[in-house]
Amino acid sequence: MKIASWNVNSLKVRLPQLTQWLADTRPDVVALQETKLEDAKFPVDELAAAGYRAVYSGQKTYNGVAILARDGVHDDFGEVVTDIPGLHDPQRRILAASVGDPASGPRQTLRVVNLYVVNGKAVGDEKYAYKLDWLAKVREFLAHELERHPNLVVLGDFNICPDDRDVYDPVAWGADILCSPPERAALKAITDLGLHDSFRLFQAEPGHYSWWDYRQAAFRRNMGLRIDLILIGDALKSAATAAAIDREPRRWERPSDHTPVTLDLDLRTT
DNA sequence: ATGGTGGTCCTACCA
Repeated sequence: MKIASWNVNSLKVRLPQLTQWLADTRPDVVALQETKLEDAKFPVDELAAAGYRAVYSGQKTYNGVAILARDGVHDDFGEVVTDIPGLHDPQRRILAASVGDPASGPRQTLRVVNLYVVNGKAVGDEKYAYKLDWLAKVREFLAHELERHPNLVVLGDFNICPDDRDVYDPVAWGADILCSPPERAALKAITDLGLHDSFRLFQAEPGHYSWWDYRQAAFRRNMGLRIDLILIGDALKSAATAAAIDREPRRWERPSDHTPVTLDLDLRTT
């Protein structure tokens, strides 16, 4: 099955690009970030016409997350979680749900946790403190999820470059926001739970990015960052067959500043 | 060079 994550930067604006990409790629599960839509305005009918069911947790103007499941992906979404236990946060940044593998039906279930990690603005900003606190509380939640669901996928816009290979100019970027040591330590604390950056199971080279600033022709110059990640638990490591970043939608008209990232899993042998 | 572009909503805020 194919799993994907895409920060669409407004689902209202990007719905044509999303439905085009769904038709081209036919992913089984898609995590969306920055939908920027209240739940009442979520395009349920348009996505149903595209062959997808959805769960979503949105708000007006900012943030907002959703999980899409292709028709044929087994069962409902299980226990849907929209809030981090112990964190009273009006910002809609987390959504957890369960999906069945279309190839093996109810025998193989994936737990999917979709994250839109806080950006943080700048090191030392109050939003930066919020980011580190948010990540620490997410880590506790993920530890709990991993205990209950070994087939865990944690994906989304992490707003952190895991290491210097994920930065177009690591010297110039230095320890600024998205690359600072405390942010990287917070991400490592999450991966140390036993979650693997699936892209790095297949590609060790630098220069592969998932986000390019709208300014300064950054995409044309490949001045990007890899901040959109699909983490998988130990139990899923042997099921991973391919990981990719699909740069194509970034070339389309009126693109998101992020492009989709994907992971292929073969659960039939696990 | 605190610039530049884009989304949301009309004045800044966020990324």
